[in-house]
Amino acid sequence: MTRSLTFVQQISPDFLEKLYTLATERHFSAGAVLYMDGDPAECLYLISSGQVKLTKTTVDGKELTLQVFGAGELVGLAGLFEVELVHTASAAMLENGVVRAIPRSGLEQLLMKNGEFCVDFMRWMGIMNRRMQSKFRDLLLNGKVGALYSTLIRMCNTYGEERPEGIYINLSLTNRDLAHFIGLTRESVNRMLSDLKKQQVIDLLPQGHILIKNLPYLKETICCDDCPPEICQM
Amino acid sequence: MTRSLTFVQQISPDFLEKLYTLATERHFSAGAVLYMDGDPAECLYLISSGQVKLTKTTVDGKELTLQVFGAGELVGLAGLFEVELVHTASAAMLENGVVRAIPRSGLEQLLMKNGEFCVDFMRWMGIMNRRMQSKFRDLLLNGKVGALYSTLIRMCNTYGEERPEGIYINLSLTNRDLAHFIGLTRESVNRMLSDLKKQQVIDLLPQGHILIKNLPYLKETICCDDCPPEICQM
DNA sequence: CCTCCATAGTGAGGATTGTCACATTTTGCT
DNA sequence: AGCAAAATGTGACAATCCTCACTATGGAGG
Repeated sequence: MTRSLTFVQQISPDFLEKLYTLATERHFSAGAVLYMDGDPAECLYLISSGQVKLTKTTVDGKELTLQVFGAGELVGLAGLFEVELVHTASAAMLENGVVRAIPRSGLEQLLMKNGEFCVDFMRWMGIMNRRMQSKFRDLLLNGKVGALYSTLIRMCNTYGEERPEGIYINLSLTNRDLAHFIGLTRESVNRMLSDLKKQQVIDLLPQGHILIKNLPYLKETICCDDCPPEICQM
Repeated sequence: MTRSLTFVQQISPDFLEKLYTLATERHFSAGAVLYMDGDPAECLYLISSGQVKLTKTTVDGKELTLQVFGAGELVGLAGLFEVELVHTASAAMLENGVVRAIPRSGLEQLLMKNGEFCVDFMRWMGIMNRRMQSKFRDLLLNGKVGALYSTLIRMCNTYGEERPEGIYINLSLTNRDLAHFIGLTRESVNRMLSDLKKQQVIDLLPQGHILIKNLPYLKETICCDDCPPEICQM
């Protein structure tokens, strides 16, 4: 839908080229873990193909999915220019894919030597930050139903494909997966999705794909104030 | 308690000095609005004295408090190096105070001309981002009680003062204020605080000040995994 | 000192969401 | 195609949290 630019689309080709020279290409199979919460943050990962899920878990096993990144996105930037930096989330492949691993130290040197590259990087960090703030509000302030609706709206923008029947969310999601985006139970998600299906707002396609048939309905019920499209993303 | 460094403490004196030359000092009285959600993001504000509350509201009036910033903190960085950038939250003074307004364009030029300053800035942005991610998980995954406990723990680190009787949270908060940090109702906060007081975990002092007498209790009940102190902040 | 007003405190009842249990359907694999 | 595993769908009940209504308390100001 209003898909925003990926990381590689937002930075200059020059910078990208330099990044590639630092990178080593690595192949991962579905389920493989790029890093775990608490691991030293030595590498960043630029996704060439496949999808990467970023999660935070509590000690008692509850999981929160922060993001699912696709090709062209950068994953694993815990921070920059800090000593003894560790990851504060875990990242795993959702499907077989190829990523370029970039050592953080290399990126830092690149940024220090080429001040002009910092511009792109800081712009990108700012966007990510605003996205999270806006997600924050939506997930906390509109109750769980609002949280789900908001998530569906964002998914339209991030993973959506315009189709004659509606907006197809190009992400294979079980009810449980969706629940983890919001902090809901699988059963609650199931009931809410069933209701939406009954009301013809969405359609549930095989393989866990969702088709949004009535996006305005979702936006109206949560009083979506049409925030800028690069912000209203997963 | 484990208070982390403020923005001005994290950046080099050189950078700070240059920032000051760009800034114009402005006095605000309690309640004054620095900017509103949707306003063009032309200025950043470096707090000299007083406290600034950063909020996001929904169209139907519900409010979420993102942060309360004190002296030495930087407020209003919506993003950098973007055109037609607008604020995505509102900022208002909680008490009379002095801030230095820095034009965003000036900061951007400063960063472009002095690449070495970007390092400090990006480090700071990374820390802010990790903080929000961790808050995100705590507020969504542990239920509302866990959200409150987590908020109290973070407040100990950010606004806390060690005292013989416990940790004094140096922030004047009504029940409603506290509720807005979490997405709760005033009544629920009231009941939860009353319970904690009955259990001798906290003490409620006049003027909306809270004294934490049993921090380990709060940490244990939400299975706090002792994340790095610069992250476990408001 | 008294009044007013904002805040705190509390009960009752309803709405929402979670938990558990189980039947049904879909999916992945050989 | 057939089987096992995973995911979905659903009901009953419990727990949580919100809403509304009201009283009590504590400062600020006349």
